[in-house]
Amino acid sequence: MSHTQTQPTELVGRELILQEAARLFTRQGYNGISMREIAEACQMTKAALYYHFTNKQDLLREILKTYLSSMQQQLSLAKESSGSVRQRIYGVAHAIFDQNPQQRAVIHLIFVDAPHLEENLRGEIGCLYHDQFSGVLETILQEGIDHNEIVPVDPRLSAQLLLGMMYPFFHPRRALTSEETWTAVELILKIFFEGVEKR
Amino acid sequence: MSHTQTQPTELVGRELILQEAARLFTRQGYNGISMREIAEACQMTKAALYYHFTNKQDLLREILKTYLSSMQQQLSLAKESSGSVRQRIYGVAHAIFDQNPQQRAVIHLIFVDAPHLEENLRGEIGCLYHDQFSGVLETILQEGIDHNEIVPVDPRLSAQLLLGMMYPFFHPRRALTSEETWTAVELILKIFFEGVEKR
DNA sequence: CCTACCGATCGGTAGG
DNA sequence: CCTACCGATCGGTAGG
Repeated sequence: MSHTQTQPTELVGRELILQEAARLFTRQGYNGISMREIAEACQMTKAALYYHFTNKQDLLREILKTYLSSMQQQLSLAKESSGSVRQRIYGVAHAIFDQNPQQRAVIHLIFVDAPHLEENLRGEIGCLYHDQFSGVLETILQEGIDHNEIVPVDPRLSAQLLLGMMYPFFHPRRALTSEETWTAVELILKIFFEGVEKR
Repeated sequence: MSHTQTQPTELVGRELILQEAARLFTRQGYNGISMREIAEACQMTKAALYYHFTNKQDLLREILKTYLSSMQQQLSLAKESSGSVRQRIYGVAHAIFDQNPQQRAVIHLIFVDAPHLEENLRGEIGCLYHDQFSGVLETILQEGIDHNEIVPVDPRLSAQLLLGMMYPFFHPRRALTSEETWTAVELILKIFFEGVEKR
């Protein structure tokens, strides 16, 4: 019997390291996890980690780049879809929150740990984050302004605020049910588009 | 000539440690800063730190407790003031953003570093944060619902979302001007109360 | 508050 | 020459 379909738990080598390191970094922070702990989680030696990755920062970089690259594909689908701005932003929310919480938590790493990295890597991640993630949101919002669907706000700033409301739900610590998560997402989009004030 | 008014740069002992540790923790993260680095910033030995604080976690705890205690006083003034919900929430925003960026950054520590602390301390900080900070916002929002000023939303969740929008502006890295900060705060409150959708 | 240290662990690398 | 690691240890630093 041959298993042609690899289960997530059956990952080996480089892919296993990326998965386990992402899991540990999101739980304890980049500086709160040692290469030894990552190696133990992978049931490898520390040296095996350094065979696959130059150093600890390189490991984090690859986690973030891999994630952002896959997110861009999902987000682009939402961006190119037909429908109102609100519907397309809803598509973006689906691209983010249909992922399992562990994948989604990688965004949290970008918010929390990237700022503490050395200048070069921080800049590199910042560019990727904008090009492949927040920039997609900004483009949709700009189109909404151009088509007179939303009021003329700064797209960059308002994209940042929209993502800011989602930020707490990127962290996997307080494991919410799917229902709780979507209740929150619905309220986020309601507030972003309508606000809470009685009219 | 006697200087009865102490400048912030003239702090000594415990107060100096609290200030320098807060500054370093907010820049590099709790796990990214060593006790040795804090000692050097204070021009003390490491042992002097352990004279004033039990250990590294205790030092962080005292930073957060001191901050939350002073914030509660400010926030309570906003809560008890007369005016609409929107005006009182505006007062809360003033209490937060009239502080200098370094003080404000302590909230960032609560968001980013408290989750990685051990269970006991995390719970203690979480309770203080809710009692003295987010809970004040929730109360104001609940009153707004009771007085039919805003639509019936979950006060806890919506307070979290409002603070989520402010979150990026708690971090002192990208030092914004006061004007940029208030442009952002105005947009945050506009979105929270009115949304961005054309009507 | 300092000098003088500790057990252990850090990120990273050697030859095979 | 390669990929995919191993056991052991490097020079320094962590919190206490």
